[in-house]
Amino acid sequence: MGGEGVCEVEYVNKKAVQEVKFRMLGDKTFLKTAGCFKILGDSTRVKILHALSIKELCVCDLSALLGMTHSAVSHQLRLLRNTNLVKFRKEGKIVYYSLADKHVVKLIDMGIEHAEE
Amino acid sequence: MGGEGVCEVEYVNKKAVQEVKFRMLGDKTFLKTAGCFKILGDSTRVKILHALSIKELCVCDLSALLGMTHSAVSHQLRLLRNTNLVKFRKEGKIVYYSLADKHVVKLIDMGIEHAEE
DNA sequence: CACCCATATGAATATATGCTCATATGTTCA
DNA sequence: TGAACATATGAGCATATATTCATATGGGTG
Repeated sequence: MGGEGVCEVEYVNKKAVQEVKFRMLGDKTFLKTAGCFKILGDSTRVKILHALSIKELCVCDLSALLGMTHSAVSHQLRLLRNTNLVKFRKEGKIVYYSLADKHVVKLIDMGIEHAEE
Repeated sequence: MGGEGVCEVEYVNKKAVQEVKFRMLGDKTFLKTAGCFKILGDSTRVKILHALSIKELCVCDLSALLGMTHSAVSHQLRLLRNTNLVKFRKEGKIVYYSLADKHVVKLIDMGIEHAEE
């Protein structure tokens, strides 16, 4: 089976493939990049990030804004925290979330732009 | 149940929520934006798009480059076609794919940049 | 302390998604 | 026409993911 049945005998433009392979980035880079986009690939999370780009908000605010349960919002916020997209500060029992990084806004804005064209 | 159990009695910073709600974009926009990111949220697809940003390639080239079956690659290409991220031209039985839109490259590059920081 | 409330989280479930396998389509060439 | 091959696609399966439900944590207040 040579190379796990992948394009052994069939047509391949070897030169082109080699050139591209040479200029490809590492697997890890693609994984991290895709991971980053995966986070943005859910409308709930995009909404949350967009909202937080306007104003710092607490979980209850967000759940009121989005019409979702606290739990659902909290789960998504955990994801956004774990990926360092949002930060938070506590004021008594209230937890205020805000963007960790304005960089993400640019990414989202580009996504919006692309989606709306 | 009033408002489906979402932040009815509990704490909400009404003013902040109203202000943000006023400035939020429409649901459709968020769905489309997230949909766009969802496509980029898979490392196989990011690899394909990155490869095609270097050089036009056929299915077999791509499957050789990525070490994946033709079928897997073809399925992903269909997705990328349906979302207008790639275009193709036929040369006999060979189908050459290329980017439909250089815009996407900028998005991916930003993602890479963000992922690698 | 006892209770309320804002938030967090684990388990469960329903749905989405990526790949494989089998098969179909369409082109080239003998 | 028939064989070979590049690509496409449907079904099935395994895994990932978003939400719900139940429950935990922890601060505020009586």
